Amino acid sequence: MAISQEDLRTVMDRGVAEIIDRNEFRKLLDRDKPLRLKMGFDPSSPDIHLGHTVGLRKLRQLQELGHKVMLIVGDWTAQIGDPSGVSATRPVLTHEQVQENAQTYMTQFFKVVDRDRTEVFWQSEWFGKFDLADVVRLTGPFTVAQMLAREDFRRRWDANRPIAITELLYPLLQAYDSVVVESDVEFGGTDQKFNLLMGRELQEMRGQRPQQCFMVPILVGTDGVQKMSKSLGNYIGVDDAPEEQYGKALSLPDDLIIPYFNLLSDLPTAEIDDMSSAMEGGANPMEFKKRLAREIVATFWSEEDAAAAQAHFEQTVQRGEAPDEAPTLWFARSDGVSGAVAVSSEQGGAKTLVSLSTVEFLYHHHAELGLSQSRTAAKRLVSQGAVEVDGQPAGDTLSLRDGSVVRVGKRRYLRLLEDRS
RNA sequence: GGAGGGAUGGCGGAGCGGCCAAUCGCACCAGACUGUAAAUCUGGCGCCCGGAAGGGCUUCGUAGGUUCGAAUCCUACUCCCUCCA
Repeated sequence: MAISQEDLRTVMDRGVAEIIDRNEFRKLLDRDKPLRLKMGFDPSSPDIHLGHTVGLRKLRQLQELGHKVMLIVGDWTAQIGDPSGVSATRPVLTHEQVQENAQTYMTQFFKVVDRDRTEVFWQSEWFGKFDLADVVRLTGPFTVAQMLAREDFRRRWDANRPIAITELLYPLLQAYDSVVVESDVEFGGTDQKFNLLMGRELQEMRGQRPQQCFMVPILVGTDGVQKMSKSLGNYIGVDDAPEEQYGKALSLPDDLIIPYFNLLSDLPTAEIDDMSSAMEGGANPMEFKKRLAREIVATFWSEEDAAAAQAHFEQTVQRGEAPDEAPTLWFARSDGVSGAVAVSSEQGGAKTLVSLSTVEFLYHHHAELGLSQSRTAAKRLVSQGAVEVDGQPAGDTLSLRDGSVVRVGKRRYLRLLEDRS
C-alpha cells in the first residue's frame, strides 16, 4: 500500500511513545493487505477522555490509510481488573452493567474511530467456552518469574502485598485475544507494554506472526502535572458538553498548548511549530489556547458547537454575563406564590417579586440551581457573598422582577420569567 | 491449622475515655486575583434552629454492654489484610 512520506511521519512519529518492532511495523504498512489493528478495553469504567483519544486518533489515521480496527470488549478481563497502575480491588460487575458500559464506551469510541472500518469482538465469544484444559494450555508455558518481570507485580511482590492469581491471568487473557483476532498491531498506552508484549509471545507460541506493539504517550491532565485520569479529576471527557470541554481546555497551563496540539489535533506540524515560536516571541497564549479549545470541541461535536462554546465562554467567563440558555424559572402571576417566590407589588407596570429570603429561595430552587438540598449550604453561599441578582450583590432578601437573573457562584444561573400563556 | 493487624466523613489518613462533628491532605464550594473555569491566597466543607452569640439532632463496620461521659474500654458478629505452616 502506497503511503506518502508525510503520512508516514505523522503515523510513526507524532504522538508515539514506542513501537515494537519499529522496522517490522514499517514493513507491514507497505503490504497490500489491510492491517488488523487490535485495541481492547474493559467495560469497567465507560468514560473516555482525551488521554484515551491519543491512541484512538492513531487508529483513525491508520484506518484512513485503509487498515482495519479490531475492537475487543473485555467482558472477561473486566471481571479481573487490570493490575496496571493502581491496584484497587474492583467491584465485580453484573452482566447488565458490562453491557451498558460497553455501549457507552463504544458510542464515545466511535466519535473518533471509524465505525465502518471496525470489527467488534466480545471476549465471551471465545472465553465463554473455555474449559480447564484450555486454561492449563494457556497458562502452562508461563512462569511466575516471567510474571514478576512486570514492574507492578514485582513491586507488590517485594512489598509483600497481595497479587491475586486472576491478576496474573489478566495479561494472558489479553494475549490470547491477540491470537484469536490474529492481530497485526496492538495499541495501548505505555503502561500496557507488558500486556502487549505478552500477546507477541503467545502468538509466536501458537504459530502466528507476533503482533507489533504500538504505544502512545500518556497525556498530562489539565492540572499540567499528573496523567489525565477521571479519578484525579484533571480530565476532559469525550462526552463532556461543548462548553465544558472548552472551559476545561482554557484552564490548561500554557505550556501544555503545544503538546496538546501535537497529540490531539490534525494541524500540520509546521503550523504548530509556528505557534510555538510565536508564543516564545511574546504572543498571547490565550489566542492559541482558544484555537486549541475550538479544535477539541469540534473533534467531538461540531464546528458550530465549538463556535457556540467559545461565545459562551467569552460571555460568561470573560465578561461575566449570564448565558443565553440559563435555566428558567417560570412563575405565574396569578399564583401569588410560586415556590418561594411571591408577587408582592406592581409598580409602573413592572412587577416586583420578593422572595421570602435569599436563603429560602436558594433552598427551594436548589434543583434548578444545581445546589445541594440543605439550608445550611444555602446560608453559607449567602454569607459568602456568592449570590447576585442582575449583577448586584444580593442581600438577605431578594428583589426580583420579570426577567431577573439570579447568579450563584461563578457558574450557576437562574432566569425568572413570567408565564404569560 | 497457628499468630497478629485493621474497619473513621466522597477518598486517603489522624485520633485511642471528656478539650471530638472529629487534626491533616486530596476532592469539592465560595471570595480575591487573572487573558483563563489555571496557579496563588483567604474562607468554607454532617443536618436543623438562630441576626448573632449560641443551641439541638444524627455520625467513626454491625449489635449489645461498662461508664456521669465512648470513635476511643469490654463482648459477640460481619468483612478486610499480613506473617508462619
